[in-house]
Amino acid sequence: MPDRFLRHSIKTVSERTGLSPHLIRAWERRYETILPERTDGNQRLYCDEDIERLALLKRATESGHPIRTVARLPIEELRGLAPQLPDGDQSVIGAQPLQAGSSGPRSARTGPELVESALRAITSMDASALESVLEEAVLSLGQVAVLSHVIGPLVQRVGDGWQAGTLKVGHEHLASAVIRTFLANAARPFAVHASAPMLVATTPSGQVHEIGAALVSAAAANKGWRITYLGPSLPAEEIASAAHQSHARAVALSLVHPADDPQLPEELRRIQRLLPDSTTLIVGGAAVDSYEKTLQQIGAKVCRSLNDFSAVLDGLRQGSN
Amino acid sequence: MPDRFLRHSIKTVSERTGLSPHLIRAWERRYETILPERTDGNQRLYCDEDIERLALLKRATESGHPIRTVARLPIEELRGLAPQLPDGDQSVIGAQPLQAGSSGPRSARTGPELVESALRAITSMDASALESVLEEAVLSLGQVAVLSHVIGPLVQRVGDGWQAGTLKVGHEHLASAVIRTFLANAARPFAVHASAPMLVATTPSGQVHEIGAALVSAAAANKGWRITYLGPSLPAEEIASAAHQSHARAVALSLVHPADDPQLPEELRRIQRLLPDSTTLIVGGAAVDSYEKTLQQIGAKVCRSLNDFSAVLDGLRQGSN
DNA sequence: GCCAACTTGTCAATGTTTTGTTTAGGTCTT
DNA sequence: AAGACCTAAACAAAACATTGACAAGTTGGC
Repeated sequence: MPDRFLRHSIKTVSERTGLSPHLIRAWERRYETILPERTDGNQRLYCDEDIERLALLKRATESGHPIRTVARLPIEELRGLAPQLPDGDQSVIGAQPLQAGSSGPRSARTGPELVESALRAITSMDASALESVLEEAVLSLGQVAVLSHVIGPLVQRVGDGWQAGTLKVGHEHLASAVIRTFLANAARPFAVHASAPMLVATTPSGQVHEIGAALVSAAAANKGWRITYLGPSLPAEEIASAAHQSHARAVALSLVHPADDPQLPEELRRIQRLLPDSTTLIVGGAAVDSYEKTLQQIGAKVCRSLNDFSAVLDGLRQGSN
Repeated sequence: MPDRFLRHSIKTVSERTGLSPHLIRAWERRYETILPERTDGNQRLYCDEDIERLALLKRATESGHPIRTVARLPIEELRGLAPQLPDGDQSVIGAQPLQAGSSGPRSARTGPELVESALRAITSMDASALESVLEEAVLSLGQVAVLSHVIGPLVQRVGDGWQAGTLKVGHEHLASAVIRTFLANAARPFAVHASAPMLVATTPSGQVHEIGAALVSAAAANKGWRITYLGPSLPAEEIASAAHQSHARAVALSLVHPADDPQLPEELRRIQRLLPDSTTLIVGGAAVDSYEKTLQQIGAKVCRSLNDFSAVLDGLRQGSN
């Protein structure tokens, strides 16, 4: 839960952002990056927004922007900057040792390591450990890379483990609940312009797995879209009606399981038919190949990776902005 | 149940919280953390809430918050103090001010007013407006009261509207997604003692509505329980296995719909049979009356309100703490 | 190519603030 | 009268703040 009243010491900020206290102070001194409140005794007190700002600045500098050019940007612009991250090597750069202090032994871990940690948390039914891993992953890799390098593979592994019987249904449910909440938080729109394009994310009737739709929501939100997230298994009429009501520029569907639903092709056709012409239908997920012919017929944009999806979003945005 | 009238000496408080008497006095002197009553002879007398407050403060400082930043927070804030996601929290802050519309000194609204606002947000398919209303509700009523005065009635109204046809499935899905995330965040405990009792929350096979279980999770988390939240529709074996693995002191089930599942009584019996003796089965939700006989037979604790539920938790906690 | 000027992360020196603990001497309860 | 409690003052360790400096890297002009 957010807290408008709570203030943090510079140490906390350092741990949360991965920036050394020295550096935080240097940025303040040289660029007035942020001017935190002070205690009576002149010690700095940061609010939650300050922490986000510093985290964004860290990512911006890691992706090549010199600090002086971004230090004074308003927070919205910084958030817009973040998606431009090349999601290759921040992990290496992020591995800056913090001060020798005992509290921050965080040497940044790579995607696969984080996925393994997450799986261990899941098998031991430890929800808060799983949350911690995901949180760590955001700090290490950045908001965007986490989606494709940790969440994506993790969902895949959990699904595999479930089908192979190495994970029980309970483990899968626990993981789903935590990941879903994580993604929902990541997808929360930050003060966007009312002019930002709207994406409706859901899955069609019969498709019960919602994580794909949630993942896509988070990715789109990070690219500056507004999101209407509707959860899983919605009939064609409902999807179309929601798209109308929210003036959606695009509808994103996730198809995962089952991959052989005889009803689904007709349902997809109906969705496309009911959708306004100005609304683009985007479809992704592990099962898209099974319905490829239908998708081609109705002219839906098919995505086979989050990168595909990002590209499609960019295209739509350019198309009419 | 904590006794409203009993008063405790500083020594008792010290033993219960693990804080030294000296430190308790130092906090009082420096920050007016709490100002206990006094005897005629000027010795301190603490009530149960003071003890909870001090325990929460201890946890907060242990998890890294300097005492000066948390000492004056109201108790709801302290209970709601969660390890904040590096991204989720600030976005709420960013989204908060714009929705509130009138910029004037917002006078706190009552539960029913907030419910109506929330319903308007839902019918207009505006997820972020709904989030704002819930956020406002927390500030107006406090973390705990929100659950019974806003979320509960709201869920009821949405369910009614859905059955009456005034709300479409899409509206219901949207509301569920937002409320579920809100509750999941509310249920995030912070730096919990490993000794805190564990609650497993879920719904049995066939029961597809998970909001009740999420609601219960949030309520229990606010009373200091650790939570393992497993989402909806879990088979008896899985529930029992999760209870075992997490050493749960209680399992909470929510029954809402359907209210006439012929399989469910047997499923409930199996759950009770497979559960460790040390684990209590608690059942609540709109459909408990339909399964009352079975529930009575197996000796489950039946709750018809959140208050009931809180009382049951308190009883369990005392039982072995 | 090369040098000067600038950028940027890190450190060291030195003093202050915060915070949990301790000491000292008096008061209250039983 | 013993044990628990009170206030006030003092301590010491950890955490912070400020200033000034340095080294590695980059930029720009010649």
